[in-house]
Amino acid sequence: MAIERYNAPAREKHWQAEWEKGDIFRAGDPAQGPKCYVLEMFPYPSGRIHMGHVRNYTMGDVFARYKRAKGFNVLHPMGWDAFGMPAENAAMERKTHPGTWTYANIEAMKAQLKSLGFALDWDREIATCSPDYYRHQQQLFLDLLKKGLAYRRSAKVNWDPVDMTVLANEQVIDGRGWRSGALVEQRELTQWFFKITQYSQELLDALSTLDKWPEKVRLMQANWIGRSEGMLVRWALENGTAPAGHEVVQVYTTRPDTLFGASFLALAADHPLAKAAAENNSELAAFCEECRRMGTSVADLETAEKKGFDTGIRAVHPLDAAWTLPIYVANFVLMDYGTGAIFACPSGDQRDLDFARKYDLPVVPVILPPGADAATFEIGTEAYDGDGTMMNSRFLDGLDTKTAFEEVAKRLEAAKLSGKAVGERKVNFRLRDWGISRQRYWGCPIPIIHCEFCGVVPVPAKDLPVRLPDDASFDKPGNPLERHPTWKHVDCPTCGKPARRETDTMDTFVDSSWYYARFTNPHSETPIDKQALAYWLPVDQYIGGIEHAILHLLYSRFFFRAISDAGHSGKNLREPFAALFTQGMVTHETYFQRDAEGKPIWLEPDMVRIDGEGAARTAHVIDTGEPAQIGDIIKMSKSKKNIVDPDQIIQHYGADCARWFMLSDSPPERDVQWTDEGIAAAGRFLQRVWRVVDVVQDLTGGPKPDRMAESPPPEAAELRKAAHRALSAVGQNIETLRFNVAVAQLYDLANVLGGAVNKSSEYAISAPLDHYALREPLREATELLVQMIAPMMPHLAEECWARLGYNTLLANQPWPAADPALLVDDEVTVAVQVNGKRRDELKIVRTASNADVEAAALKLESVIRALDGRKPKKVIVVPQRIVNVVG
RNA sequence: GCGGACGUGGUGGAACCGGUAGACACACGGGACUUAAAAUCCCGAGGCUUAACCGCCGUGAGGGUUCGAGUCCCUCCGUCCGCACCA
Repeated sequence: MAIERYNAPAREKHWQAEWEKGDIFRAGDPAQGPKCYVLEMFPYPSGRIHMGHVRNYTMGDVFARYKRAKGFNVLHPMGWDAFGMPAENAAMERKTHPGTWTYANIEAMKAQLKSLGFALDWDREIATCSPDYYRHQQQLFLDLLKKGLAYRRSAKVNWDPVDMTVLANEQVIDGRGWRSGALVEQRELTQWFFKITQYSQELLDALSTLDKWPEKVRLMQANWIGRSEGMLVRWALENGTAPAGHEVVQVYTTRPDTLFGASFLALAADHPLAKAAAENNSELAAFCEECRRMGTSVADLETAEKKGFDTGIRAVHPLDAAWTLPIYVANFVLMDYGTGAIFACPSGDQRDLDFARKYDLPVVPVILPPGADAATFEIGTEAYDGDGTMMNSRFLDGLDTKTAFEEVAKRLEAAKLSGKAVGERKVNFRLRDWGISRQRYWGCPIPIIHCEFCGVVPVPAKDLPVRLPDDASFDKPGNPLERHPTWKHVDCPTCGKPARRETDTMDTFVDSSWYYARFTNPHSETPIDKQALAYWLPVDQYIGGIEHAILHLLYSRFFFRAISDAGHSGKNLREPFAALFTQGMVTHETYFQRDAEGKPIWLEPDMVRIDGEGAARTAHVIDTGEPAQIGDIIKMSKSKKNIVDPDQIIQHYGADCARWFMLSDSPPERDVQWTDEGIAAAGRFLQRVWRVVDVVQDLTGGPKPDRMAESPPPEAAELRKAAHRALSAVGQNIETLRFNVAVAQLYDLANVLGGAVNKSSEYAISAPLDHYALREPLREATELLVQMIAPMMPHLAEECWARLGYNTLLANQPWPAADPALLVDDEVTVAVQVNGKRRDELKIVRTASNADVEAAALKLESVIRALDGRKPKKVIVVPQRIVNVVG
């Protein structure tokens, strides 16, 4: 009988409609048993999904479908990270409203996601740009404000004078705005901040509890938080050298043990003492100005030469009143870290050393590295910042670094300078408060009113949400909210006098810092439904890209704590994501030609024909026949044109095929390379499963035979074992997100099954009784295979399930249980080594004693030959694994 | 510069806790079916040597621990990623 090819695109629509009809992916009520919250990082609605989305959401979907089959009440929601710059850019370019553009994109992408057959609870869909969402965010902001976790202060920002907007650091390229190309300025603006630093220690400490997070992410966060233990040291300024009113300068140091190696102090250009000194010194003022301008370009910073300017002020050494040191303003000292002032020990710090050499300042070695000779040790061009033995340090000489630290700390804590201790121990963090103000339209309005008389007034809860005006104009750069004719004018809620609205909107990372909590009940009238949250949180498996390792994930960890402390959680829970998985990217080979100037012109994969293999591969442009170059295999990106459109793949091969390929071959945390061969192989497998199911149905669907074989053929037992082993292994591998291994095991089972099907067809003619004896195992293995592929290729699995005669949805079937009796063999194969080298293998009953195994091994001809007449000295037997004869 | 990860056939990768390296897939070669092709099915395959068996070599390089190392330790090389004047 001729079998029709499985028509994936047509049947997939059918099954999607069936699932929808049954509403089967709606998350159950909290009463319904053990829960499992599966979440993938929600997408920005750019307009079309890309292969990265397909991979990310397929992984989550497999996990969610599997957990559902295992009996969990699964929450698997989807939403849209819908605020942000691209919508405003689109508005500028296409003269559409950001909202119109965004919602059209959402509709298009939603249709794409549906065409992939994801088991999502669409009833919980969230778009962060919807007033239904952002009004709650405004409420949360006000609650944080009340708690003192949100505040306003003046801060330096990257300002693009052409676009008239603040730029994030990553939007400043070589000191210029990424869009306008204008030289970016540092501007002092009053900005809103969240007090993430209040949680520095907790965020750091709690990392150790996140044992289901990748070590890499935890390490990156720990480095980002950047805890250091040191001292604040107060230095007296020498009389007559300092500007009036300045008597002390405070520095932060992690190495008070090196105080006797100090040769100068250095201030940031923005340090108050530097500013004061610059008032009467125009050269110094000019130098400070130069330092300020430098701040923006990352590339400049890397290569910038260490520069300084002597203020003429001198500081008194805290351990020797007779010793004074010069104070410089230096371009490498940051106002944002520590106190904006340092003492420099050139022998122990490379920057200080470079600086000292340039300005001819003393370099005194104070730490002798282990093994070095004190008589000859000197500092050349490299500072020594390791531990060792103190030298040239008076009362510290001979102590080790740590003891010296303690000794100095003790003395400085006891010493007094104008009534206060000279030194105090201080833990410092690199993490800074989170600036959330953005001078943009398409974001969540900050619900604040500025009143000339009452100051900063929160918008009363009853007036929320503060809605974005629909009639803003996007024809000019700058903040549309700021120049809107009426929106910002509002009466003060306290005194009723004319006042103005805050025109800044929130950073979009605020939106994504709590969406996972909102998903637990997105229809709640309060920002968070405490009961729903208590049941569903934490997220049991969170999946997303490594690029969010710090920002999004750290902000979320902070924000969840902050809103919990503001009374929104009601559950003793600090971490929102119990398990995190970071998936790799989808890559593709690139192709290009060079233009007259040698710049690459990228070519779409479809435009190129590849011939040959290995190093001899060549590429040609199909239309013109011109030769082209084969470039690197890199992340799919529009600019390199190495993209493959999921829609086209779905139309051609079907969603299941795309899903299967995205799970195959590469470990999920690593990059996967898209190849035409790979997707074709997935397509072949899909058809093969369909054919096998079809044949098995024909072979086994008929009436029961009246006679069976007395002893079934060997294929029967082998097939049963293979099926149950796969069942056990595939379940575990899905559980641990090792999808590529699960896929390989399913291929394996399909191979065994295919062999058995062929045998059965043969027996049907030559040995009918054997044919009948294979019927039950064939059917069992086939059904198990179909059930196991269901999380990965859910449409095909439904189709097969129906073909096998069932009229129920496979998506509603429980995950089958493996028969433990079939997971162990009666007979095992044991490798036989002689002197650690494999020489043979031995089939023996599983329960054989070590002595039996040893005896059997020593009888093997291969062993006797390898021993070459020597007597075995020792025999090591690892039961059921290996026997090693040492001789 | 600092921190981290990784290095296995022609390719992607597998190998539980130190116990048969190369599962599975791609690419390749051979065969069956076909007038032919596609599709499908079967078979082969790490390298060297061999007619074949045998044998030798083999997880980036070198050394070590062990009866036994892809796996553990040390040194080096290479690739990738993160952070980067953090005092």
